[in-house]
Amino acid sequence: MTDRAMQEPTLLLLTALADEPRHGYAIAREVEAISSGRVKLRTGTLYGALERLLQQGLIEVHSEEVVDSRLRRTYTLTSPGRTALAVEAERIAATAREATRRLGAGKAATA
Amino acid sequence: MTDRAMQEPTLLLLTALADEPRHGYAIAREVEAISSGRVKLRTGTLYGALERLLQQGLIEVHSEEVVDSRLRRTYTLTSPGRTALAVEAERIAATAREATRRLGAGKAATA
DNA sequence: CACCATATGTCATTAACCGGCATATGGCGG
DNA sequence: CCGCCATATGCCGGTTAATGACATATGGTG
Repeated sequence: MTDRAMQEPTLLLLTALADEPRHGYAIAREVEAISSGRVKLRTGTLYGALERLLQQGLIEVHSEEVVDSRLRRTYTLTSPGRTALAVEAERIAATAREATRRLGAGKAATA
Repeated sequence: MTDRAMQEPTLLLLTALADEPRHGYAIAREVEAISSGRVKLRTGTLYGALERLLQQGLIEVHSEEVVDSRLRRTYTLTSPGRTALAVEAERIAATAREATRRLGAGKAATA
């Protein structure tokens, strides 16, 4: 199945694109900022994920400009990508709520 | 690295153990219930994850009883397991909040 | 008597992430 | 002037977790 639950790096990548289009390297820095330095996207993960998300239609190339004779490809969320991120965010938020609830409601004072 | 972010099946498994000890099969049913039928833990995932979590010290064997000449091993969260689940829940909740915030704050009305 | 729920387990495959390497430019410090 | 770092994109081998299928065993139900 391809609808295996999204992992943190992918989720953060999409989140980094949620407010405005960004190019690969900028995404990596943004992800690091969002996660307070916790998650540093490796280039292998980054460009691999971009490739995958393009094929899944969750992101698309926003623009390609040449800066200092270097290509800079900018990506943006597609409509389905926006929806997918919203769904995924709600899904994990619900799981987090349930986990927190059970931790509080259960045999909390045991250990 | 072993501190790769927890995936959904693992997270749900720990959540299923958060309120009270359960044995493997009961965990699988509980996970399905928690996720509203969305996630059905395969036995490969289930027992593989239990093995891994035992080694990581996040869960431990609570009791081993023989019911109908069949072994029933019950697992429970350890103190570190409880902490890890709480940390992970807070972490993904924060990511979900940020994703939702950006989706709302960004170029929302574009597409 | 066959099938299903209960219950635990193994194993090959797949997919995502990791870590390292490669390549290229422009700026800054030694 | 030369090396290192930030910027920027990309490939590839290896690890790990989840998947799907198979195996085994019992008790209850149609």
